[in-house]
Amino acid sequence: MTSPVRVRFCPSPTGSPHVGLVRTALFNWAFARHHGGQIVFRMEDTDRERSTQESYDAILELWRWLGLDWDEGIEVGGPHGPYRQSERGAVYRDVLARLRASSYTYDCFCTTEEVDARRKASGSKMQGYDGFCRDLTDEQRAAFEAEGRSPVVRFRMPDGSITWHDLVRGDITFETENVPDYALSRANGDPLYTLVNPVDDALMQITHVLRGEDLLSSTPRQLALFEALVELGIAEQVPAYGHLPYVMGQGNKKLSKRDPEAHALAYREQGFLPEGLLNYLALLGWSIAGDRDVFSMAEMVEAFDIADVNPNPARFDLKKAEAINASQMRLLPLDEVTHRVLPFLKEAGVVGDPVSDADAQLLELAMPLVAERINKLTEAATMLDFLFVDEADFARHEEIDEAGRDVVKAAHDALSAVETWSTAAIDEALRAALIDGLGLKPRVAFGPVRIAVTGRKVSPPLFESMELLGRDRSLARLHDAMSG
RNA sequence: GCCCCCGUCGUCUAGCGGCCUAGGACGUCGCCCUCUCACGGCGGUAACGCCGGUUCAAAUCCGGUCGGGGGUACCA
Repeated sequence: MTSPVRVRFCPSPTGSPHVGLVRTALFNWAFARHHGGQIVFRMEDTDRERSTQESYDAILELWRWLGLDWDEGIEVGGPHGPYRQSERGAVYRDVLARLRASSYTYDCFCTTEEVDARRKASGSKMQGYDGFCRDLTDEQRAAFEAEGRSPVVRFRMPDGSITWHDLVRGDITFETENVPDYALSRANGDPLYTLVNPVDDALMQITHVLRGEDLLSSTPRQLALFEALVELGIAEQVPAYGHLPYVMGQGNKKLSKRDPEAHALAYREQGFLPEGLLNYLALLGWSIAGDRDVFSMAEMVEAFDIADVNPNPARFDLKKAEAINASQMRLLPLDEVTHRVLPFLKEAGVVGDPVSDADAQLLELAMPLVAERINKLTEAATMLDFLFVDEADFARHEEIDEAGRDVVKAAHDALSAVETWSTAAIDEALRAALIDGLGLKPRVAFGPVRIAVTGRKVSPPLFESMELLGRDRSLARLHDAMSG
């Protein structure tokens, strides 16, 4: 009988949330949901210097936007709280005391400088702690204490080797002689990540730890600690580990927080859909099938198998992310696209907030023209502003040359005679006057007209746009453009 | 230095011994559609790092090598 799956999100609220963090969360989420398991959300804010409320809030906002829900933890509570490590000091002190009373750890009085000096003197190639304080006598301890030194609590790595079956990489073995004893707490008593992360996983009964590749080499330490926690009755079981590949930026470097592409919330601002971002991120290390890369999260949950995750580092490709986002956009019903576009139109000042009834109606008519041709929600604003702008504020963003002005005049004259202002009638009148009458190529004919009416070279379909704009405004803009 | 991870088109990947003269997607190039853009359609480009071994048969298994990455903290 296997125990129910329990995974965790455990971000540190330092800085703007990174797409790699989101990818890790997504895989945890998909894994848990696939297995009908639970997700615990805990905030690892032990680093007082770097943790900020802004970052904390940004992470929660991001998770909600993406729809990565959780069952226990931050904001929802649960039986293993509190879920902010900054509020769990008593828990760590207690565990540390029990560890310290056992032989799994020892007090270490060395300073970093002393360890370095010894290594230099001995010519040793080992980089970590040298085990100097492993077997201190009571007298030696007393002597150090008499000097006013306070110890860090150091974990005593066992002899032999440590092997685990990594969920994404298979069996991995470390000889513990290559894994130096490590500190669990600072000399001032503050617990370190090396302690709090495994301890919380233990107390929160996490069964599967899916995390970044950067933590792979600390796994032997955590496994050894976990064995001790199990022995001491603090942990029930040792979780399974899986190490997810890096998300890289340009070149061969990990996508760093300094890269603009790294900031997950920036994608929302750019007009990405959560469906699009998630779908793209899922592709970084996983695929649903050999001939398919657009899918819903429900489909991902259904198909996700951690063993299928590719261990190779993946480069973040903005172009492909946008293409996937565009595909997801096309999957949405029109009124949903409208709904999602609206905040961006308000933000850009294209429509008011709240939207007037007239604008809402116009938008409903205009959206069919733009929904199919935008890849990101932000693009709707530049495509639609000509329709909503006050006439006095209408501006042409492109030049119309001399020849173009003649075309515009011909268009104006032809359109003035149109009886019913409809797309078909406009189409007919313009073609008769410009293509047949002036013998122009369509491209040459409609380009200047488009600029006159919409202000841009790129716009929704011209005739439909003019119908929506209305006869008076269309003719007025054409007239205005005739004189340059 | 030592330890660990990784190695298929430019990029993300499919492939888990024969279906591979290696498939899809993004990108890119050409063409078609076309009032712009976008969509859509068609076609092209382009990869198993290298060397050995196992096998009737290897992108797939093993070893080595080269290359890339990470770790080696009283950071997380």
